Amino acid sequence: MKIASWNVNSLKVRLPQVLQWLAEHQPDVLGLQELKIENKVFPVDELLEAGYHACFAGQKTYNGVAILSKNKPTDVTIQMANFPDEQQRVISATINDIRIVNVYVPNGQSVDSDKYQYKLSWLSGLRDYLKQALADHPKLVIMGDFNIAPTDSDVHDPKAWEGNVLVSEPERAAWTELLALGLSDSFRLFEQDPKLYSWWDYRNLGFRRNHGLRIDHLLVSDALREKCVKSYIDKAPRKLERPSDHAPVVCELIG
DNA sequence: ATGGCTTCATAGTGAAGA
Repeated sequence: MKIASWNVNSLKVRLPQVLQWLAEHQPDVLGLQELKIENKVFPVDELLEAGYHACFAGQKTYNGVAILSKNKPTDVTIQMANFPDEQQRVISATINDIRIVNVYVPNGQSVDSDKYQYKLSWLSGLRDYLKQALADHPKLVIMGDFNIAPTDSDVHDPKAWEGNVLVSEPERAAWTELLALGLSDSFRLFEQDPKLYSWWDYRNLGFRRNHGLRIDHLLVSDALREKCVKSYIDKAPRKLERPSDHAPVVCELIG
């Protein structure tokens, strides 16, 4: 089972690339973040044509998440019941007997902003949400744009980023709390080359210089850890004309 | 190097992303 996550930074703009990627890689599940579209214009028909069901929680201008899957999703829920939020950042569904949680964690803007406090509260809500979800569904994958680079090896220039939003100690502590629920960063279950990232700034030749961060993740529950056989980042779409600033991240499960 | 790009928004002197 191939499971992937991709922050597309506008599904309206990126739909052709998403369809192309689905055709090439044939994932069983693809979680999308930053749709930036309302539900009424979600491209249901184009995706069905491509062989994918979709469940989604969009909104105007910002945010928005979706789960695409070859098999029909069941028990779809949007939002976190324990954390009321006007922003559409969470969607969960069961596919092939695995609970999929897809999130777009708040960016936080800067450590001294209100948005940073919202991010930390949100992550606390996510921890509680996942604790319950894991109790209900031992076989669980949580994926998405976490907007956290877990360690300095996930940062192109740790010195320059030190203390900054996306790498700050409280954010990393929140990340560690998520793992403590019984989740593993699938990427780090395997030997990986150094300097692999999932996001690069549009500005200042960020991608060409590999000035990136690894902030998009797929976490597998303890019950699935032994079944995870591969985890990687596909940089190819980042090289296309008019790319998202994020690359898709992928993990593969057997059985 | 506090900008550099891209998106959606509106028509800003923009806001937000990461």
